[in-house]
Amino acid sequence: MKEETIKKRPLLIITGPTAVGKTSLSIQAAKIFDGEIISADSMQVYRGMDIGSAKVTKEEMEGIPHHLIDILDPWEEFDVAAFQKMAKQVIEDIYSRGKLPVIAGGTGFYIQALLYDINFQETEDDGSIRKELENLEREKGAEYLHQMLESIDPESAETIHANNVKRVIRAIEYYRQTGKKISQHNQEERQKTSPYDFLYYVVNMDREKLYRRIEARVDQMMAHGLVEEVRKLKEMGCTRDMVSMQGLGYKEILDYLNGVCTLEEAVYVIKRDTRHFAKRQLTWFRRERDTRILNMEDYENDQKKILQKIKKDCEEEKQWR
RNA sequence: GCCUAGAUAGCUCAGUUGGUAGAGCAGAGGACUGAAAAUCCUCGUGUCACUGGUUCGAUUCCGGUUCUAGGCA
Repeated sequence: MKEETIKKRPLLIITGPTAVGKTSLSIQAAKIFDGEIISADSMQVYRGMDIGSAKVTKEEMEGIPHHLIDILDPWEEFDVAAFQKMAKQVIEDIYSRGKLPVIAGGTGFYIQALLYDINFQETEDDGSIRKELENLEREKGAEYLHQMLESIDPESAETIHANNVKRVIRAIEYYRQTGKKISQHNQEERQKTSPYDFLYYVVNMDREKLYRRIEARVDQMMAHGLVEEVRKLKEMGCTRDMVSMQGLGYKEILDYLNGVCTLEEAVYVIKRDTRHFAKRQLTWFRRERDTRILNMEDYENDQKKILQKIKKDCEEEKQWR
């Protein structure tokens, strides 16, 4: 019997730390490859959060279809599993149109979930377990929760630091919901190979330069009316505990509007925490398998040269067209 | 010009009853598999302003110099 080698389907990924210039690059790439963009961004999914999330504008899109942007209201919850589900549907649509899906965005976890088709089994999650564990933590402390984890899943307890309450809670929650250890689940998922024939690019640039760009961009956001944007969201009932309001630029301005700090302090914190965020993104992408790092300096800081490189890789290694 | 208080890590400061020093922030590295723009972990040698003196030994005490801030003229 002949082995039908399942032809994996093409996928182009363009990512990198915040403010490197992913947006524009991905649009140009989509034009070259006749693609459509799927945003892998945990904040741009929210309507009304435009300035602070540096959302692409209609003009910037240059006619390239963008997906998973402006699909939720800020009070709605969103997470990796939801992203993955939606993104998979969109990908199917794009293939059916004979086009190339281009994943663009800085949420590494989302990209990973999609790329390796990580299994998030459906659970009817009413959040009650989480709430219960959160209360328990408040009453008895992080160490207590960690002990609980130790007793059901020692491997996880070993890897997850007791102070990382969110992770500890998720590990316990997972065990309660599925009866399986999350450490084992992770182990299994890590073995997976991607169902896609992909090219995974991470754009990077000199750290100092990146930081300066971040700072300049925050100043620009302020000039473009970030405070007004957040004020509107606040009037609509958005509060700090919402997932959307944990976005950079939102929580800080909300603090300012609530009199917790001065505007100057808020701006300082946004810049600082955005730098920290960019650093964390880089750590993530460095660790990911099969990535191709593109340093802007190696391409004379020229977007066109980067595009040529991507095109060349594609022609030499892939038969996508 | 005089008086007072300072001068210690990139920044803000603590400290050493005289045995060459430590926090926060910044910065760097790492983790991450249903909150991920979230959450968490690790990493601190610097002529203790300069210069004399006392002392076995001074960043620490005393004198002088320079600079900074405040006050008085």
